[in-house]
Amino acid sequence: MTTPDGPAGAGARSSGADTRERILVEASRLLAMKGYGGTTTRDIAAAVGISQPSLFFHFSTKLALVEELYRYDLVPAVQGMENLVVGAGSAGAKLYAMISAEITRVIDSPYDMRAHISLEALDDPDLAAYRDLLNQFDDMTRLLIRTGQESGQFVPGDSWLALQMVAGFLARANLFAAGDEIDRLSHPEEAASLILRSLLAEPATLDAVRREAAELLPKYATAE
Amino acid sequence: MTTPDGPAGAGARSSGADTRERILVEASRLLAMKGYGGTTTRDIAAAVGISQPSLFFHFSTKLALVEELYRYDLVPAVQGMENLVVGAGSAGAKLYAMISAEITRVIDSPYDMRAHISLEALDDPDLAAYRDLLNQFDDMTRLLIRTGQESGQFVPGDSWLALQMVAGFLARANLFAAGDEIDRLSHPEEAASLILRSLLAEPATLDAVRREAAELLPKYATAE
DNA sequence: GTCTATATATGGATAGAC
DNA sequence: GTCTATCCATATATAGAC
Repeated sequence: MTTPDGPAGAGARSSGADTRERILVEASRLLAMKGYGGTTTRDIAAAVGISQPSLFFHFSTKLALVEELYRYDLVPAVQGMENLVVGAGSAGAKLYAMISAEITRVIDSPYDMRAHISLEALDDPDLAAYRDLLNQFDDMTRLLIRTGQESGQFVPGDSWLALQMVAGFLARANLFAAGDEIDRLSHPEEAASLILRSLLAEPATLDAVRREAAELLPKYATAE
Repeated sequence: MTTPDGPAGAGARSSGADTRERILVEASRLLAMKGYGGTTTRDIAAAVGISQPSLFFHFSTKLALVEELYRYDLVPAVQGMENLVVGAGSAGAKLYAMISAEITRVIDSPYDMRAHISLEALDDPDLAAYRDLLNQFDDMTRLLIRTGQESGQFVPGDSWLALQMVAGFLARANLFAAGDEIDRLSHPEEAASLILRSLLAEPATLDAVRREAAELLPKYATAE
């Protein structure tokens, strides 16, 4: 169905429908690889196979393009996290559910979701809202960690350090999910277990945490 | 503070002597925050308090500037890691020593060492050597993980996932070390313990690992 | 060693034809 | 919806005075 038959003048209607989508896909790859400042609209257009000015038919500005990618990435994450935090369940199970859900989301995404990492574009005032979302996500993650520590489910320790481990891990998973290692991520459960093992005061409870998390998971997905 | 004893060459004026150093410091902060493409030579010059062309007296090109930062960051890391890998000791102790040494290095560095993260500039062919170093570091880390798993010291699992946890954690530690959270990193030992607890088959052996790591630590520092 | 002025390249975005 | 041609802002880097 993809008609790469090229510039058929005004005839490119059927293929034009998803040009916008292809722009987002290619832009996400390039942005993840080269950053916001390092990715030019010419690069994106070339990857899609259209001329550079044609981009501006689909997106008013370069920033509007990345804004859409940030939204796709961050809004469901924060929403899912909020649903999780306010509900019942142990901190460990919530953290487990969040991590496995996020890894799953990365795998399923058509985009290269490394927005978390390149905070570069988030400097722009127009994207302040997304920077806030990112901070909210980190804050809630840290809250979960602290709650688990205070309840005794987790070992005591610096919650900031633990947050960096969780957030760093998720960022790296994003980083390489689009590479040739996707298959390695086929097990979101293992990723969650890896982190939880580091935090749980009693590692033997991991299986119980996993079972509890399985029931919380739907709450996270409600976001989308 | 750092000792600006450097190569006080012929034309080194009192203030001029460390202008080069101040450029590196400010550039590292800006590059970490805004990326390579997002950081202009004007930004750097303004932060240092000199005119933009004056930068080119100290560094031939913008790329030469970041090359020096990459070298400062990566060469000692890879060298230390190599020293560690070829020597005696358990995989767990080696990993523990590496993590605590790297966290210490981040704290002590006058620069904002987030080079690991912004792979953006590493695309440039002129920096291919540093991309190689980065890959070597990751490869050796993964080797340590796999060795530990095969020896039974670590729980079995996907070594790629575990590598992402370690590397992601170190990257995030870099990311925020220059922020207002430096004090949180005053305990490289806790950082290493956090990761090791996730990997060790028998968490109770953590103290033994820590003691063994203390003896390996000098090997890592030999690099510098 | 640092400055001002400027050459030269490149990037985002617009105009208007088809 | 996509194209070509182009405007305009900004970026790296050089030239030459002080």
